[in-house]
Amino acid sequence: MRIGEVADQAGVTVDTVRYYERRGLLAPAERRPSGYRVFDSATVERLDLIRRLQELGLTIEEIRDALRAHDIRGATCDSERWRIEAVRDRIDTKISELAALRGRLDAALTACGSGDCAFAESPVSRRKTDASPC
Amino acid sequence: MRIGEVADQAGVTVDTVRYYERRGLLAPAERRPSGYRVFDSATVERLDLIRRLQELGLTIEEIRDALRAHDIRGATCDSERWRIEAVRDRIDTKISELAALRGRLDAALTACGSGDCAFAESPVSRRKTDASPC
DNA sequence: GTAAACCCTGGAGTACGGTCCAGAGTCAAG
DNA sequence: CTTGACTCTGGACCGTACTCCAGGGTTTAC
Repeated sequence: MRIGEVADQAGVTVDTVRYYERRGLLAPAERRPSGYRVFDSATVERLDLIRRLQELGLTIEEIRDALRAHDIRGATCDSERWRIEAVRDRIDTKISELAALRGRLDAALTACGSGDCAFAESPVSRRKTDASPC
Repeated sequence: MRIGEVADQAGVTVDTVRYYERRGLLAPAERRPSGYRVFDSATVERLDLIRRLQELGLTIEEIRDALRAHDIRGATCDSERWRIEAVRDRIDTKISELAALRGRLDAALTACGSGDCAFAESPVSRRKTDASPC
């Protein structure tokens, strides 16, 4: 298979396949004498696996590390579980941050209703500057 | 005031002040004959306002637009409320996405416990390829 | 044999909000 | 008058995951 076919079957672009190779997610492909890369169907499955790990929120680098562990076969479910847990913790942190931001936005909207607009100058100076649109 | 002082008082770097000027959050500063920018204390307040709008999750571009509305004085609390609501909707969308991702991660961890590891090849091929670490 | 479709490389560009740099000029204190 | 701290500009750089490009060479079908 050439790069276009493997990309089509995996539902990615040829640029993405080359990018993954550069980033170490795919081993350097074999080449024809012309320089064309040659792939087999295992690469399609590997691209599928990459996609699934991406959908779990792993970064390219994390996927690369996970795939390396996968390739060298020391990996078991227990030994790799922490990778998923690390992503989960990161997501939890991000959700907490966004929830806090969400709370601030609600507070701002409430304040807006009571004339204490977010677009006003700072509370202390507002009285004297009179620069607020509210 | 020169740029260093205004930056210090607002708690940002001089680079940031120049960046905001370039992006249109601050009007082009007046200059001394030497080319040095000259600011007054209103700029410190404006930088404070920018910081508060950033803490509400507005992008630089949104802040620029909000400040323009603020500057030309057509702006009222009611007329600007939608800007905050737009940010809130964006945050809500992002939270939903992350919550869905969180669900997938939990499912992956559960599956991991029952031998259906995320690092396995695709379900269909897993049986024959035997490439899973699990 | 020729045209279309494919592939190669290296490098630049995208969005975001700055940060950092070189090389030059300016200002204030002693 | 010198020294050190400050400022100016234009442009490169950070991380992320690609995407796109020019300017070549290759393969395949007809």
